[in-house]
Amino acid sequence: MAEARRSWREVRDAIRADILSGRLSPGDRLPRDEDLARRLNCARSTVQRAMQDLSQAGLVERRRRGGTRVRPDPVTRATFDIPITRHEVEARGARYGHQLIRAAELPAPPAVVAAFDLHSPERTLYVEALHLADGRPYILEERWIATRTVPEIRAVDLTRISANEWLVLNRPYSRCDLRFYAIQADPRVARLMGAAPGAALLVIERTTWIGSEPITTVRAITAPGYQLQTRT
Amino acid sequence: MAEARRSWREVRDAIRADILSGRLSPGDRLPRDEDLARRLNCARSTVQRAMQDLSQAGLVERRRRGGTRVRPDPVTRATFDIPITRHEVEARGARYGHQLIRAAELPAPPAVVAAFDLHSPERTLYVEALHLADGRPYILEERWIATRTVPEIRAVDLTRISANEWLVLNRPYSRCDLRFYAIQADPRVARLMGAAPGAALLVIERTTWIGSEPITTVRAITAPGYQLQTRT
DNA sequence: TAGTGGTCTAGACCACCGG
DNA sequence: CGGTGGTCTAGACCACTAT
Repeated sequence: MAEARRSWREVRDAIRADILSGRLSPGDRLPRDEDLARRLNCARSTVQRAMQDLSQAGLVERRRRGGTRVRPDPVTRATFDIPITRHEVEARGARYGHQLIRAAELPAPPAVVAAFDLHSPERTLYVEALHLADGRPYILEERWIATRTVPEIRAVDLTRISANEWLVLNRPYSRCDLRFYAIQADPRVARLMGAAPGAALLVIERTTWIGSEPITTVRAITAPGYQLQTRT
Repeated sequence: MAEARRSWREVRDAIRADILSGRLSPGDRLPRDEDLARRLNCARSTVQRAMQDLSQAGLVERRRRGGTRVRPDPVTRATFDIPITRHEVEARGARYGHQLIRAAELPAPPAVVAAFDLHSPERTLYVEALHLADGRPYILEERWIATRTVPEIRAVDLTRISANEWLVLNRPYSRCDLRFYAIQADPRVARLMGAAPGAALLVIERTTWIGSEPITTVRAITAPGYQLQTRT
């Protein structure tokens, strides 16, 4: 009786099922790809493809010579897409708008120098802007742009296009660090966001580089009730 | 003059550079894999491997018959690992501890029924627990566990092992939804967390399923100053 | 240094979907 | 329907690292 050939998804699901069911425990070693391939009646590259998926999902760890093991410290791995704010607002069916609050060339404050992984200060364009959804505050962003890396930004009319959109469309990055945390609205932020003073607001901080050159770091303060969700 | 063979990373980087530099714009169509392979002097499967990477990163979209296009709505894609809380605390060099505050079998409240995508109510074990780092509050979790899916949980001594750790180690999931948002500490939470009333706290909500069966939904309220960062 | 996973190839066939 | 990406194979060689 010949067994059916397996697709890489079937192979992945079979191995995943072994892990999910507890037949394999964290730290356990799996058979070599070649043995799995023979046992499952497929090519080794099919096993390899399945393992690539499991490895990226954080379920297994693979090492040359060391073999494949069930990841000993299971983690929940989540992926988020953060779109251009205008797209995000429009995807909600709302009308997008934005206001430039301030734009000024300033030396980078110490926190920004640190975010950029620099030692010496850096010339930056500081931009403060408010994104609106149906006329209501949606995100308040405080942004520092490294003018040495992005000199053209000085010629951009930031009342017409947000720095967020211009940068994403014109200055792709090779590295991006993100962090999320919560702050209380101080009186000024509360006024700008139309929130109660002291309201809890989710902050999304993002710093981008191209190669080793810093592009921008931004502190996006979201409106009350804002939620970030994994993409479905 | 023979050109060097390209590895899939080189192919990926070459295409990415075309996108990052603006030589290719959002929406633009790329040559077919076969043409790229000939042009770059590699096998089609090498181009395929490179495209797989670019596609997962959200840089390009690929469709059979439709070809490969630069993604028209660029997004920032971020991946987070959320470890078992004990591991997270210990990785910071702190001593881990936890306190079981409450455990009770309750019918699922409407919000939980909704989170589980159910229509009928569900028997749940409600667990409230505090994770500690060096004796200080770190995360307060409010958790509902679907006892129909995980009946064994009733026999677990939740003062010895946290429900968080027991579930992650014993009940792997096939689907996980996450959301992040900010709340203000109400008086009770403030007291438990040792925070000022009204303090802004980051909340991580997580719901997991195995197949279509709900496992657990948890509201993890983090201590003041907690930050979530992309893995490096 | 030997054993394991990682990559690459050439070729074949399949699955999807746009015109 | 035809053109594109997706998958699978068998085999070769390479790169890393546990022992």
